[in-house]
Amino acid sequence: MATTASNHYNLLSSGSSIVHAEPGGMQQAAGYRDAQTLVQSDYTLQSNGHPLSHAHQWITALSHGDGAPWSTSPLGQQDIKPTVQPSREELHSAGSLQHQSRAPHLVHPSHGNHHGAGAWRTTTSAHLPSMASTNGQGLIYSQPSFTVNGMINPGSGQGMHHHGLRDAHEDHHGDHGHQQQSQQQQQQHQGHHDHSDEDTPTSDDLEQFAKQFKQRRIKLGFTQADVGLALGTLYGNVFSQTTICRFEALQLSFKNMCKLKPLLNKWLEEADSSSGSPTSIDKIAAQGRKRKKRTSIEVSVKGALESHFLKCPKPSAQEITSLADSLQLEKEVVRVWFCNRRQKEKRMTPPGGTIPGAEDVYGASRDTPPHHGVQTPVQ
DNA sequence: ATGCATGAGGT
DNA sequence: CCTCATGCATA
Repeated sequence: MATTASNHYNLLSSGSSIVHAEPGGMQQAAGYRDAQTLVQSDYTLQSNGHPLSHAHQWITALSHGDGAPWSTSPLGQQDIKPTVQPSREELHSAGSLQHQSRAPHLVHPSHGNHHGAGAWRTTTSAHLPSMASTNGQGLIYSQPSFTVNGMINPGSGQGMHHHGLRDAHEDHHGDHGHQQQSQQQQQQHQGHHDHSDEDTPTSDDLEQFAKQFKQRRIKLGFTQADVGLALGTLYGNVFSQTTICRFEALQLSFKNMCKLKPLLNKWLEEADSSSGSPTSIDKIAAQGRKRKKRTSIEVSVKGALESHFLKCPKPSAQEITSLADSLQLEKEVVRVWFCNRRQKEKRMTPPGGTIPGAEDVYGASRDTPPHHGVQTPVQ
């Protein structure tokens, strides 16, 4: 049985042991505020309105018949941040909302049916498995040494250069629905650009960028969490370690990747030009939101869910109910599980060796680190 | 690094 | 209720 047999949302049990001290003292568990004090949910601090509506993204099918073979990762370190940044509170109200680059809006999946198409980069991009040598493009400025601790703020904190956003496509809803080539099209109509940002990047671009980003980030001594915070102070959009991590691992949807790339790219410029992080931390205040304790689903139960998922990725409410009943789980848990499962299918990162340097067929021994052209401490 | 969760927005 | 973007809490 899971740890949470009952579906009670813990209201004030925040004082438990959920807070684990972080080496850098960064992510702290947000104390749950009393519901009585502020009943309102100020949770939506960083509202990011998605302008897009029916921009269906690249379809993806991948009905693998297995569990989740791709999720295996050999590394599992905690992030140790070398930087002990002082917390400067700066009230930078991110009142200005920035546009968000729209997705390439590619193909529209043929309604619920099986998309037989394929992964995101299918054929066209035949990149060589040059994993070790990264890519010839962006050089890595190797910073010999930098005091990560006493970060100095070169004054470029937040008043520095800030270019406007270039991309401003229109969401064209309405005329979608006949495209079928999916992202392959975007790769074709380019052919004359090699800048990092601007335009909708190709899947390959994203892949390369993500890789490079990670490398440089590490070389600069920043953790994923650092970057997330920096983006917040720099542009008003805070992101968590999770998101940065997923970006690097290409575990976001294509559209999402496109949206984040420009931001991260800017951060890179900043970071590498000043090699110091003036980033002031500013976490969104503790959101008084009782979050349901994470339900741990037993492996056996997961297996059952997997099976059902293979049979029917989108069970009806009724089915979910009965399934939940038979598995002795809350209906909501099951529903969410399916939602998350579907999302997983849509993410980039082809399961298995499609990505360069990951042609792993190590049947059982996956202890061969497929990457690290530069011995990455992999935070 | 990832599993489960929340919420906005769209049907 | 779904999809999608995101993140807390955890393994």
